[in-house]
Amino acid sequence: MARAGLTTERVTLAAADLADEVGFEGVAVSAVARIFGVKDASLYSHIKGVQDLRARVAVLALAELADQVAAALAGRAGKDALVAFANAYRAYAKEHPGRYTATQMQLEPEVAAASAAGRHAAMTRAMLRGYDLAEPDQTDAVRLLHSAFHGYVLLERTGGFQHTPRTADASWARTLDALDAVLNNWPPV
Amino acid sequence: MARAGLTTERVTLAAADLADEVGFEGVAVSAVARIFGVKDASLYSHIKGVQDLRARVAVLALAELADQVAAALAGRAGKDALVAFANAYRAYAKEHPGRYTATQMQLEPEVAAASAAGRHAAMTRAMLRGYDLAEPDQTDAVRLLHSAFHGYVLLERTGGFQHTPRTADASWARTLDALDAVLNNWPPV
DNA sequence: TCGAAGTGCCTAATATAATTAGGCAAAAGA
DNA sequence: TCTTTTGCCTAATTATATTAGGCACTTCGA
Repeated sequence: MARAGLTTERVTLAAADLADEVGFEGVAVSAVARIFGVKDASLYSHIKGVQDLRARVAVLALAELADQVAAALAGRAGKDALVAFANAYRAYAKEHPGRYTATQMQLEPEVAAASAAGRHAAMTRAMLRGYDLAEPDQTDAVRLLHSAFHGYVLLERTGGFQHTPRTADASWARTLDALDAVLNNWPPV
Repeated sequence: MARAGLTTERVTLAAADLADEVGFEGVAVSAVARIFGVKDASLYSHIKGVQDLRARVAVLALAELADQVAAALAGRAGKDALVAFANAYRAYAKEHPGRYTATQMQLEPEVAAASAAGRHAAMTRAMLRGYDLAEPDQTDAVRLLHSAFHGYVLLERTGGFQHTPRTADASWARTLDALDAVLNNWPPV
């Protein structure tokens, strides 16, 4: 029999693609094994189990997302950077729904620390350099931005914005205007 | 044999409590059956299946959340109302992690329409009356607020805020200050 | 080039979960 | 009391996760 050529990376990648196709809940050991034309048990030499497989997809997605955002951010500053960051973030979530869902996983502390999660915060801070914010306001602003982006993307997906004629794109643009405005005019304590 | 006295409501409530205890993924027909000391198959007279059970938990949670927020909002206006709304929202998410997760479910259109999801938007609009926003800015503001609250609560839960000494509570308070500021100073087109 | 070691995928077995079909007994109504 | 309905059960099927142990292919040293 020809070997399937399984690797932890290849398995993870297949799982990530599967997640984007059928949703993150659909990421099962058996489903991935089916893709490779291999028995379920064969995957256990490469991954510890479903939880491990899913966590790997999460780590992959976090890294990809950080890459996309970093690329979009290159050479921009101020509102330009804010918009680029936000659009790259939202675009990734739309193109890779399953992967994006994976990023919501509760990762083990060590795994999370080793992941690209830290890069997000660093990039957001870099982006904020165009605004005049000292600590701890900067940290608070990072959290507000991240929350707004994350929340928007999720609500848009679950259809929370469908009961009004206003398009999600239009509100998104204005939301970025609003966030830019607060960053330029951060309330004093 | 004494009957367990199963009811769709009782089953849903048990599932909701279970969700808060072990997480929404842990809501299984078998687990709920175990709670009632009943066979799995017995639950199928009351619910259509796991998906149906989970959707019911989602609808319950949406209603409870709307109630909590409505109560907190009563008699308040302006920033006072904003803070009350936000705190009630976040408190519910913290006290009922499983139920809150359930609210993220993709509900069938008809179910979603019949649920309390609409009440949220209505309440948010009511809260915004203290600010001077015309359409479509009002809709955009509702979306920003909802996104920020939802995103904040989720990121806080997955531990996204743990890499900095700044507490989640402190940033939350400042985030509300910032949101109040934008609402008072919504950027012109 | 041959043989030892390691690796890759398989078979087999077990446990948990979801779901359907059909049955018996308890509760409710005439 | 008799009948109907309803509630929970048994039994069977299917899918998934996971572990243990085996055989064959690959690779690498001698």
